[in-house]
Amino acid sequence: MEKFDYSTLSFKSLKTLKLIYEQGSLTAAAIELGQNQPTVSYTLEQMREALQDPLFVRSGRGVAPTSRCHQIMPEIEKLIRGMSELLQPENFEPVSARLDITLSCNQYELQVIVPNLVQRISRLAPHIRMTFIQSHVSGHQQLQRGQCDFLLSPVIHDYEALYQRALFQDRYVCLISTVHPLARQQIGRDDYIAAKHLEIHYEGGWKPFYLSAPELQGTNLNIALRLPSVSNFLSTIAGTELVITLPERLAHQIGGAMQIKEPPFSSRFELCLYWNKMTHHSKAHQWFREQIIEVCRELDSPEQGLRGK
Amino acid sequence: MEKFDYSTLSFKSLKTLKLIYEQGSLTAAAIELGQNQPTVSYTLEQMREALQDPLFVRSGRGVAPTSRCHQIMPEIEKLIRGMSELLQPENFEPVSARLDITLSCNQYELQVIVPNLVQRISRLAPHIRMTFIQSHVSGHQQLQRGQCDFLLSPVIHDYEALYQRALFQDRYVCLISTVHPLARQQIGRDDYIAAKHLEIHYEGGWKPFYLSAPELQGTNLNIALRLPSVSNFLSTIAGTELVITLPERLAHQIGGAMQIKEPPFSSRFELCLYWNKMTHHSKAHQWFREQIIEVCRELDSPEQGLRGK
DNA sequence: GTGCTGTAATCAAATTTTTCCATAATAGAT
DNA sequence: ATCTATTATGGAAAAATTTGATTACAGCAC
Repeated sequence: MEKFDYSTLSFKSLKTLKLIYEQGSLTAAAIELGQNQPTVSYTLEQMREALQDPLFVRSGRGVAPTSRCHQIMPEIEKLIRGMSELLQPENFEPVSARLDITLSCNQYELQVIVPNLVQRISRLAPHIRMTFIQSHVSGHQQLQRGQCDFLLSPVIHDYEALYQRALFQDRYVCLISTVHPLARQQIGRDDYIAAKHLEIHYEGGWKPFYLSAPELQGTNLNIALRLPSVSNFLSTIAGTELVITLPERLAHQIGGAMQIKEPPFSSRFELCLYWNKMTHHSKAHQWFREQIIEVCRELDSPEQGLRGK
Repeated sequence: MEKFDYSTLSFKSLKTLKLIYEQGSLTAAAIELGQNQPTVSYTLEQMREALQDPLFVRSGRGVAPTSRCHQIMPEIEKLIRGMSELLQPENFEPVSARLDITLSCNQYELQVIVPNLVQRISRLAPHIRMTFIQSHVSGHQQLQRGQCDFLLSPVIHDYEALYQRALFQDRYVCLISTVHPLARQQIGRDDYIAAKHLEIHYEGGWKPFYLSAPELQGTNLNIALRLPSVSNFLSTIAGTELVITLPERLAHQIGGAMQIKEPPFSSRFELCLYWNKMTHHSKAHQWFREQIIEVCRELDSPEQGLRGK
């Protein structure tokens, strides 16, 4: 006598059993199922073997459930309901959804995108817990390893395993003190090269895009100061004659009273949202992606955001 | 795009999914299942179709679950557990079991068996609720229709659809007042026929067995009084000269001070327990049948019963 | 980059399971 | 006792699962 394994049983068997129970007849159950009677008989035979009980016995015109059958029928119905629910398309309600989402990005995105994003999410989906980690230079790795759900980055990650969506463009500008000699004139290439610069040097040795602008090739900038991040740099360099080259949106946010000037080169770049296969089909993540996109759209037309209030 | 029906899915699919999840690899899952890798791949493909999600994506050496997969895995585990429990052999613990059992019988059994049975069951299985109904003459019908779980009856029900078990034998005796003229002598056939009788007439026109004793054929008993039941008959007939013919065990129980005399015929009969296919395999009912048998055994040797206390 | 390695996906063939049709057995009902 | 409605059984047909061989793919080492 071989030991019975639940694996061989299917939900169809359970459904059949339930129908026999409800109809009190194999024939009726067969019609209901669109099968013919021997098929139902065969299925019942399997279940009898599995459960070691006749389950139904002939009685009048039809069959009557045994004591065991009565006993297990609630459990069977529970299993059937469970399976139907499993097949329900994932439903996601922002207001009630509880889940964790991890985003990887760097200083720029933390400064430019994240504040608005956090505002928006905690308003629309208060039970989503967000975690932000630093990308440094390995954002794509983090994403591929599942260490984060999303990556916000201007770097082009052209792995085909990754999905991406452009969010907005930005470009580098120069930020100088209003009392700087260059403050009243256009900055030419020679002015720029001659000036003293503040350079933000990132972990992992990443170099800002503007350094690869064709106009600057073959030159050596006069770096007077290096800082590891833009945070709090204003007070650090107040009154100095340093030139800081940084993305325009960042300049607007943290430039304070300093003057924004056109640099002697053009270096546009695009900020992208990246995600991977693991979250691609998830309704929750789909919604979250839309929120990021919407937040970025509002950056370009801020008044739009208030309408939704 | 056809709508998906849970019926096509089996528990094996769920088990496979769970194993892939645990192992992070189709190959490993296949080995665990004793199948080969394309089989697992095929099963996964089915589930992907059903759940409309990749469930697992290639990642490093193996696969990583998607967000949806993480989400549904607890539910899948619940379903697997539910199914395993369903296949567990029915377990029955008298002390904790809650169930209803209906027994059909008549006055005789209510008087002779039921008191001890109720005592025993409420001691061993306090949560079994017993219901007693009257058999009248249709006990076998009640049983076949599932109106009761057990029938206690001396009548031979030789339907092959019914199971039966002999419990004990009994025979008819005469009960007379101690001051009756016959009280000091053996009752002969002529004495019996000449005497005035109390007859219990049952519903449905059922006639007691002793009336079909060969010794009484062709005779007419002198019936002086008919009662519909033996209950309380003692006070009714106190001091009269009536002869009452009734089963010995009943006579002992309700005869009070009256005298038990050998009748001028022999009429043994057997009391049986009957049940049907519906309850035959049920552990609870099996146990209950044993209790009935035990109670009846103790009727013949009452001191045995006390030892168990 | 290029090849190497371990893994998942795909394909056609073999196998097993399920379904079907016809028919026998069975239990109530007339 | 016969009739009728129903379940069980047996063999053939259909469908599904499983297999082995192969291809495609992603990560890793060089």
